[in-house]
Amino acid sequence: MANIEAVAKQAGVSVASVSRVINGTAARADTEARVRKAIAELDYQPNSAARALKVRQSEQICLSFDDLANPAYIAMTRGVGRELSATKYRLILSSAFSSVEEIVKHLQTMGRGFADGLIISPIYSEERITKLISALQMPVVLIGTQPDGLDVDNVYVDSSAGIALAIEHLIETGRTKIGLINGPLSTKPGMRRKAAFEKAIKAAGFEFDKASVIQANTFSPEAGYFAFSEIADFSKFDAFVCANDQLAAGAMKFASENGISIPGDIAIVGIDNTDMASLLHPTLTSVDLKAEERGEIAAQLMLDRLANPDRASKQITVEPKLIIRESTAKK
Amino acid sequence: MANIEAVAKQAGVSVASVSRVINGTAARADTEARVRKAIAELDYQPNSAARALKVRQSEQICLSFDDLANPAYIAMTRGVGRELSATKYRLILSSAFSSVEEIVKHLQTMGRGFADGLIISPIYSEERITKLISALQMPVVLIGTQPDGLDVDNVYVDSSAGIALAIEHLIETGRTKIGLINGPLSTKPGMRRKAAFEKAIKAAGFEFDKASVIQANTFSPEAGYFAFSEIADFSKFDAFVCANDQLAAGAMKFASENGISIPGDIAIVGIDNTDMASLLHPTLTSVDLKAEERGEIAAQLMLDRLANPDRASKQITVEPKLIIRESTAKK
DNA sequence: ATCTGAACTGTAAACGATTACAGTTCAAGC
DNA sequence: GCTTGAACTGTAATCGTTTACAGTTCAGAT
Repeated sequence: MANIEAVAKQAGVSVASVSRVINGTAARADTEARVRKAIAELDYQPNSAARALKVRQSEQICLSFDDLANPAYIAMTRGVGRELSATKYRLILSSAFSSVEEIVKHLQTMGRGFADGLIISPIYSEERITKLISALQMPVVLIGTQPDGLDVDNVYVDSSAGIALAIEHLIETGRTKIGLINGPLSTKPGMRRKAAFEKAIKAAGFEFDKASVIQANTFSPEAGYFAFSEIADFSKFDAFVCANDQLAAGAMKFASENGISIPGDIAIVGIDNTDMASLLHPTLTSVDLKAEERGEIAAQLMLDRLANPDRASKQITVEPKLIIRESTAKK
Repeated sequence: MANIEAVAKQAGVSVASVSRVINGTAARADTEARVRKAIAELDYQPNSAARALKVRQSEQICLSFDDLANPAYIAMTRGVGRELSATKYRLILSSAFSSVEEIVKHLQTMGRGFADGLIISPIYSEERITKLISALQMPVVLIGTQPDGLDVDNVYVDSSAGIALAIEHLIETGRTKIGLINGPLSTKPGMRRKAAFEKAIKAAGFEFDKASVIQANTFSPEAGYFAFSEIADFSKFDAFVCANDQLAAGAMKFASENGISIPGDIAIVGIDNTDMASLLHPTLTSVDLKAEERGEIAAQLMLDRLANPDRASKQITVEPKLIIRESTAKK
């Protein structure tokens, strides 16, 4: 496979000239023509490893999250990918398939300089990960809450405010016995959603009952289905907030199979406003946490940081929005 | 940032010894200990660009497909990612956001040696892409049909057979007026599905009517919804095969909004058997084209090829499977 | 103590680009 | 035709590894 020297020889110029033509630096018209001709003749492609070594840039940005099965992260990936596709940067995906060990491993390899930056959206709040991030010798953009002691660019959505929106809406539409189908407490979103739920319930002047929180052990539809199937007495509830749309979809499936009417008996609110929300029957009211937009913003922050390494870190907040659909219609 | 020379100095050995310790080649116990200590003290991480340059391997595999919004490709990505996560290879995602130009651009950059292999699942059958693939100076695994004149590893699913399964099932359950909601004819899946549909209809002894094929202009739920909304007279049909689950979901949404009973009036079969199939109401009968499995196999083929560059190319075929659910229950 | 071959180690040459610096060319103005 | 400065070009050093090759160490056999 041809290298820059072969091209230089073929064109009768120096390697420096070839490099300059490739990189668009000044070159006389006939020099450029000869180089281009030689490149075409030899089917030359610059070696990116050599370039990366010399210029100390890989032109790769790594996106890391935990769950490739969760549509919210897919939307996020879409946002990042779209933003990056117009640039010279390539997107590396590092999805960790849910084990903290793997995440840590990925973060460690990260130090090896194969990426110019890391966009990370961790769901586990392990201290180890935080430490690794701060030890990372490259720009990091965090999608999620900034942990104590870390000062990096981040894009944040106040999911607590989103849950408050959901609960206010449920109360406005006449619901009084509201439950939460929560995701695993071992995850950050799981912990925050529970706390937010309790707070919002109290803020609305209701009494908070521990029994109203039902823990699912994953964020999947199956877990939502199972959670609903474990409810002994549905008369204790007239509405549920679900920690994401997938849990909501599973719960709705159980309801439809068991003659529980939605929204007649129970109103349901999902979180994430994923594509499926408008396809379910009834269509699902959901809190849009703007995953795709957060991905876009994260990519922009990263590009900006890369162009301007010394600027102060930025925190950008995205507002959640409640999208009202059929699943919360008045009884 | 520390390099191998700094480590060598700190440990009082040569750079060769450091390299050997890192790469697990023979080293005396005390040499190894000193090197490991120095690495820890200096927080040294080998530079992957330099390594890639020297060993002519990037340890990256690129996955390229057209549509990051299509759950089938996400499933495929999951398959590839899972298979790769246990190896030294990283996954680069090159989703082209639907323009042929971008795909070509991506394929061209591909030549630059930043990836050791390319797994590609193109939906456009442009000759240009075929040419580029064959010009590519790296292993390629194709997920899809092998075009004429190309001889690469590929994993193939006979979607025509899948459509035949769907139509046989519909006929068995008493449907006689079957239509197709097809995806864009500019795509390979769109073309093949139309042809397969016609063939299967004729094979079943029915007459093929051009008007029974309704073209959607994307593979999205919106397009499925729109396609159904354009049907003037639903009495001409008692079943539809949809070119993917998303189109089916959109069609079902229209049906539910307009008092068309599924499966009472119309039976629906989707394709891809994505996660949503069992969450829709009614649950959606769908032809499983095993996207995740194809992704896994593609990754295995790639790893195998990388380990064994000179072996003959392999074609692996995956069998489609019809998953029967409520949307095709007998009237 | 010496020999021998195995096991280890160090030196230095790559890999393929970029770029500082010095040298060359060239057009314009006299 | 000469001068001058701008515009271009070439030489060679450099990025951080790996690895062939030659040299050294070492344990065991004599």
